[in-house]
Amino acid sequence: MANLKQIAAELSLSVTTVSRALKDGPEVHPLTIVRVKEVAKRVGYVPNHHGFALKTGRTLTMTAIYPMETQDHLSDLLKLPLIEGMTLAARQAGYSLSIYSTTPDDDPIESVQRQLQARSTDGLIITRMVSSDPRVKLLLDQGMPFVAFGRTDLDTPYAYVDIDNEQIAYEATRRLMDKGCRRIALQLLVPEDQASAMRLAGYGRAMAEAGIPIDQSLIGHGMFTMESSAAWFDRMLAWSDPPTGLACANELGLLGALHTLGRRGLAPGSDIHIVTRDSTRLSRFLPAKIGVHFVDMAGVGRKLIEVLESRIANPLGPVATVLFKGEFDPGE
Amino acid sequence: MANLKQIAAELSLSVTTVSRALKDGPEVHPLTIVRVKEVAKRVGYVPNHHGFALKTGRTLTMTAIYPMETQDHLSDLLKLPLIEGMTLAARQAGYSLSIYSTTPDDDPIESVQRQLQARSTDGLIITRMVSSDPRVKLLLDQGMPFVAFGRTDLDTPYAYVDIDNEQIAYEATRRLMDKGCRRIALQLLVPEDQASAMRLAGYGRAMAEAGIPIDQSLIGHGMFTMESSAAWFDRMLAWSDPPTGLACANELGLLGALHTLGRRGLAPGSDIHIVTRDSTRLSRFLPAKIGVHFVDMAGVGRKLIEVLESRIANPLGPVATVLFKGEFDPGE
DNA sequence: GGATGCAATCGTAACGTTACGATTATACCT
DNA sequence: AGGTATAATCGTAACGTTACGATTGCATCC
Repeated sequence: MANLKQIAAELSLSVTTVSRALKDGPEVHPLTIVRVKEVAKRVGYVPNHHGFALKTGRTLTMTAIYPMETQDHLSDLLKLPLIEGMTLAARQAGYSLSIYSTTPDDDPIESVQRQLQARSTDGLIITRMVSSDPRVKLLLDQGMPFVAFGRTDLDTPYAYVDIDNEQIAYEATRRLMDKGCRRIALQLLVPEDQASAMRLAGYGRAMAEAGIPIDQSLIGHGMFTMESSAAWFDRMLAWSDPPTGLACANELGLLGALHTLGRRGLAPGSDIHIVTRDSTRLSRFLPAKIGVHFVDMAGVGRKLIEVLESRIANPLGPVATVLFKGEFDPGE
Repeated sequence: MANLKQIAAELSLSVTTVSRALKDGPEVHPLTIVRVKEVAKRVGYVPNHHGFALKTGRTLTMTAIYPMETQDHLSDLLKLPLIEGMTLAARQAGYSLSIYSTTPDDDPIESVQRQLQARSTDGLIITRMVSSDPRVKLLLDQGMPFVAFGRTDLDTPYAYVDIDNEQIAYEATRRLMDKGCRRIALQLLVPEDQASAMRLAGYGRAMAEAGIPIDQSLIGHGMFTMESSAAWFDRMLAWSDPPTGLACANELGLLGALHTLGRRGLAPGSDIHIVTRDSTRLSRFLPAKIGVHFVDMAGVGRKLIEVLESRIANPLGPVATVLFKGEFDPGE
């Protein structure tokens, strides 16, 4: 494989000069730069990443830590737009992105520390924030550049990108009310989850405005999979006073609910109304009348990279905080 | 960050001995091994990957080259089980997996060569084989360990893992015939694609056995997205002699077709019958009667890593060739 | 008791890169 | 002519690791 030494030998130059020439060093003669680049191109030189990283300490790698929610990983399907967005943006910024998946029983703090120890990354993306997330303080203390996908309750400023879950859940609930629903079911992930907490807050705000008391039995937790969504919804439909509106957590929650409706010979749009979040446009293709809140996860991914890039470039600079809105499509 | 030198200093040993002790070198005193490991654990030593790679030339990285079929990357959603399977298996084998995505207008040969040049990978996984794929010869010539997901027509033996697309398409067509269908539509990707060619072959075999001549207008190409599937299916349903059976390429093709049926007030199971391939179990949750051929993509991913691992460990050893079957669920 | 074998450890070099200070050669000024 | 500034290039060291050969200390053998 071609390296600096070979190019230097061919041109009777020193390795130093070749190295500088390739990055347009101002101390190198313009003609020399041209000659070096010519040879480099001809022999197909690509800088050795490990040599560079060892010397400079810069790994040109970003690491995203994200949890696999379920055992069969299917729920992660819906995060692919996020991953795709991050991967592409990272490559464009000259970084490669490494995904560090954690299982539900992994200790989140420990996984972060493992990344910190290895120091084989220039910056970290942490996801699935909980309401009081100790990882933020840890990373701030260590001085590791990072960006959070989601917020936590901490007064110290730090960089984050988040989705306005409160507003989206508020609007979803309002839409269902507009259809005449008063008993509205809501799908959440886990109570500690900050996104779920915000969704619950938005739901509560809409209900309070309408003067409807909140029925805790209509709040479903652990809605990670199609199976859990289907079973939960089926149980509720057997009640004497079943919900007439449903706000799904995502496409999988929606598919589970539709499965239950189909088995019971029901369809959304008349007896029962459904709105869902979506980041794959998949729900728009289902043969059912549902309202869809589209969230641009690929955009979120790109933004995360952009913010992290500026953290790495300027660790002492001001921290960016970005909030993404949803885009509602009532579905006829 | 802790390194070998620090551990050596603390124990008044040489760096060499510490390095050997950590890998249980037989030349090191057992007691010394214990002491070294103790300190290593206490100071949180993790080997520096770049130093290791630079010295040994082993990067402990595998690279999967896979194409993004569409602009919005949604079709890749269905490959996530494959990626997940690869990622987890790679980590268990002590490798990290790097995904190198190519866009449709990237030259496949060039992307492979770029990987070869950089040499920052121990082995390559190439996907989406075409019938006569030049990449195989290139990699064989260069001596780069690799495994192909799919086959190509070459007499030289090489390692591959493939899905028995011929048999799956044959069975799918037979199932539709059992339901009474004679005009059976088939979704394919692109004609050069080896998987599509095999599917077409299996379809052709079933049709020939039943003595039904093949109507080329029932073969749909470019079925990457829900949109293209929906539009194609819609066009056919407007004919005077529309198809009565449909074999979908995957979940997205299925969703597109169901979308069209829904808009026309039709449902699969009576006028028209549908079977599909599925690797996410998503189609099983749709409120529609469809036959599903489940393909264990996560298993394929794990197998790819396993085969590649043995290629890397023993580049001159025998090449493994593995064929995965589908698992059919008639759906009532 | 001197040679031999073995167990345990050490020192040095190298992988490819960049940072730093030193070294030339040339042109300019007084 | 002698000194100085400037442009262009060079040599060396270092990042953390492993491979290789050399070295030490000690017990064993005839």
